[in-house]
Formats: sequence, C-alpha cells, structure tokens
Amino acid sequence: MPKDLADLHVERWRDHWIDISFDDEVEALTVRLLNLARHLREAKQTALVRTDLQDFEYDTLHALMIRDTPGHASPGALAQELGVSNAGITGRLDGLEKKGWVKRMPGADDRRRVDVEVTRAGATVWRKAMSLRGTAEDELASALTRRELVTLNRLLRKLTLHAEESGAPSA
Amino acid sequence: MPKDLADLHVERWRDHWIDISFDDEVEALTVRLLNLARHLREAKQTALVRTDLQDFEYDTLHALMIRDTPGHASPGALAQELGVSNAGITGRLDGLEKKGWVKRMPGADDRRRVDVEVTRAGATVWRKAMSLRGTAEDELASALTRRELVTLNRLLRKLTLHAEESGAPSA
DNA sequence: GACAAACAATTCACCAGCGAAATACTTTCG
DNA sequence: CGAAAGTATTTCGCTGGTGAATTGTTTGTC
Repeated sequence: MPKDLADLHVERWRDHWIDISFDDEVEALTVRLLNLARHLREAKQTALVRTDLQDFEYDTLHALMIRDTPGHASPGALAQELGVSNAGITGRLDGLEKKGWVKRMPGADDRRRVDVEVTRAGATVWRKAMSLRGTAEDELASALTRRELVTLNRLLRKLTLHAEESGAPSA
Repeated sequence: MPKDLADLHVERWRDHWIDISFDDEVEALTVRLLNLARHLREAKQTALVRTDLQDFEYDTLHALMIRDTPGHASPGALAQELGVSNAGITGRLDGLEKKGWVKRMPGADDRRRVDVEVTRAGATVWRKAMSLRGTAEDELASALTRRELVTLNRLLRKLTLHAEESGAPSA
C-alpha cells in the first residue's frame, strides 16, 4: 500500500519533533479528514465553474431546496443550517434576489418574519449545479468497492454520532 | 445503530426529490466527511480560545513549524501549503510579525526572496496551542476502538490517494 | 553589457462574512 | 390599554481573503 500525504506528514512529524508525542493514527485521521473535505470543496468549486453559481450561492440554494419544506425558509433557519451569521445570510440573499433566483416575501401571519422562496430559474440552476457536483463525488467514491464504502460509512457514522453529542449540527 | 444527521439527510432527500437519483452511500459519505471536518475545525477553534492565537494564526505557525526545515520558510511556500493566495500570506505574516511571533529576513543570496522565521515566543505559543488541539482530536477518535481506527485510516488512505492523483496537496 | 522575460513578494481595490447595534414588529404582563 | 421584554431581520464598521497590477531582483540571450 503506497503512502499518502498524511503518512508523510506523520513521518516527518516524528523525525523533527520527537519530544512531542502524538498518536500517529489519530493525527493521520484528522489530516485525512481535513484533506478529503478540502478536496470535496475544491471539486465542487471546479464543477460549479460551468454554472452561473458561485460556491456560496449554490450552498444557499441547496439548503433552501433540501429542507422539509423545499423551496421555502426563513433567513434565520438558513443561517443556522449553513453555519453563517444572520448578517451573512442577508448578504447572500441580497445577491440571489438580485439575480432572480429567490424572492423575499413578507411573512403572512407574523410580519417580523420573511419567507424566502426559490424562483423557477433558481430551482433550474440549482439542479444543473447539483448534478455536476454529484459526478465529482461519485468519482471520488469510485476509489472504493461497495463493501468498503459501506464499512467506511459505518465507521464515520460512529464518529459523527460521537461528535454530534457535544457540537455542531446541520446537514 | 442509531441514525446520524447524514442518515436523516439522505432520508429526507429521498422523500422530497424522488426524481433525482443519487447514490445514498456516496451522498452520506460526503455529508459525513464535510460534517466531521467542520467539527474538527470548530473543536480546534474552541481549543484555541485559551491561547493568544486566532485560528488562521495557528495554521500559519503550524505550517511554518512542521516543514522539513522547521521554523523557516518562504512566504510563497507557506501560501501554497496553506492553500491561500500570496496576498493572503502577506497579510497573515504582517499580523504575526506585529505580535512578535515571526521575523522576516531578507533572502541572503537571492534578494527577491524573504525568509520567514519563527521567534522563540512564536514557537512557545504554537506548542501550547498544539497540545490543546491534540486533546480535542483524541476526544473525537476515542469514539472508535483501535481496530476500527486503523480500518478507518486504511479506507481513508485509499480515498485520499485517489483524490491526490488529480487535485490538491498539503499536509 | 543591456534589454526582455521570469519570479517573488507586496500593494491595491474589492468582496463575503462577522459581531454589535439598529429596526420593525409581536407578545407579555402590570 | 400601554410599557417593557422578546424575536426576526437588516444595517454598519471591520477583518481576512482574493485576483490583478506593482516593485524589486534575477536570469537569459543576443
């Protein structure tokens, strides 16, 4: 089995910093998780170049579409799900609205609220972008056999459940 | 085995978007990888609150310390390893230099270059921050048995190697 | 030896995001 | 009823990051 960057990282670590003892497996795990996440982000970004969407615009539309009430949400809920501040969402929605991909409607019953709604154009561009993103992910996953993929997911689920007990949500 | 957020994500997905067919396992995998990476970043950030370092300052110092030539680097090399632009590095180094954690020395032989060098204070604060970060990672990894951890790393390595063939480096 | 191309780092103008304050409503309670 | 407390969103000032020039320094090449 050839070495990846995380292996090299750990080896180099040991060479130079023998006085600081870390668990190699744990260190390698975090390096790999971080690197893979970065890879996914970059792959997505590359895929999105073919659309009219910027990275954060896709994320926002995506969060809006995959909710329990697809295509409808309050700014606050989106902010929480996307892990950005309320102020940040306002900015993103300004941009999306200007491009005609979402509309802001005043809340019917409670007029403090705002209902964000995708437009037809918004839904269309989202679908296109999503399928491009999908192929990038499939490409990565193709490195594993089906059995390996299932095993990997099982282990990651265990890790995720542990992490979720203390920290941060969102899908 | 209880469900994690990725399971819920996939279920909800299927309910609402039956016309768009994605591979459930692949979708869950990417959601989990992204969520775990986010968890690690947040855990690190939480840990760093106890130091004088901001997140990106720690990253920069870290990249500077774990190189083959610990404590010495050119701005350009750091930029590449950290995945930020050259302009971005200049800004980070300005901040670190002002706080006295790194020094910029004019390149001896080639005066286009600049040699960035950690100071004693910089190395000290880095070590402190690093040990805090380490405990956060250990905590996460403690969710798995040793055997599981090794298996997970094996599968992730396979994935990483596949990803590295096209895309982005850095440790 | 001089002038163009290549390079490394920095400066510049701009952008997305943040935290805190402001705004605009609604609810609660005296 | 009306004042105070609460909630949802937006505005404001600032910060870290980016890509496109800019500056200063090599390195050809003729």
